[in-house]
Amino acid sequence: MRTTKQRKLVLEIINNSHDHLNAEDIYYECRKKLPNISLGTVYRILNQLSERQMIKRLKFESYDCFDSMKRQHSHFYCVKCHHIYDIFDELINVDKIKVPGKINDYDVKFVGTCDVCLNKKED
Amino acid sequence: MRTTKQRKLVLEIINNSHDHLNAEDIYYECRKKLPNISLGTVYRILNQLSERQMIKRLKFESYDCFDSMKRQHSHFYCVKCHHIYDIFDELINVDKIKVPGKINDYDVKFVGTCDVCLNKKED
DNA sequence: CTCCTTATTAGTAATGATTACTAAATATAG
DNA sequence: CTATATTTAGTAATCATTACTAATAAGGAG
Repeated sequence: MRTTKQRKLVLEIINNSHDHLNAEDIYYECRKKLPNISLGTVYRILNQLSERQMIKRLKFESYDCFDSMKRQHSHFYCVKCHHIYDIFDELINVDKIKVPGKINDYDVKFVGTCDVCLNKKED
Repeated sequence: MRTTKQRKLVLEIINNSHDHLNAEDIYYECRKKLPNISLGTVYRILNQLSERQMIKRLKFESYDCFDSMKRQHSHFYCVKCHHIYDIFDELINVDKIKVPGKINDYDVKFVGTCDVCLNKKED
């Protein structure tokens, strides 16, 4: 895998973001520094980086989001406001899980209604 | 929500299946009994049922799969053969998890290479 | 440093899963 | 049984993602 300015930029954007960016978000961020980068390039880089486990692909809505690999965490998705909250509690001891194979990665996702939206409803 | 033969059939198919069927799979199953059912109807019913938490929507590949609600379980996805294994160990005590809201549902997904594919590789 | 090979890119077209739309059909409350 | 609102089949449209191609650029060998 060659070091290109496009790939470095995509990785940098993901590693420096605390949000859950999708391909389009990352594309627009990229264009601030590389105005000619193409969306296809962003998609290809995202695929390469997640295959090599340099970033994490998340499936929440109709599109995929991407997270840095910095720290394992879970997610709580609010069905009302569609916000994704990071949950940093250690939930699973992966070494103890018995699966019929070798685990590369795992993902814990909670779905529900966040406190902000619950409070709105009670008005 | 009215009781229609289409909706009853979709729910029945999901509840009686041990696989992880996608919309197209369910559509073809449906057509065995209702040859005129349309794919759009299947999609609409799948959305209604999962919104009402009568079935569970799973996001693994480029398309969504659907599971019955019968028994909470996790999944192990093999990146080589794309098979989805059910994991029935209790991994998480949901009551103890602190999230900023009310949890309706959760999902634990492991990704890696299954034993079958690991053994193939070693030949 | 220069050349050469091969990966990568920008731009665009194509794909595939899902949703939107509409007139006709059907469930169910009264 | 009748009226009304929901649901349906069939089709067109949408949206995220992938495929394709000629041009560009990374980086190893000389």
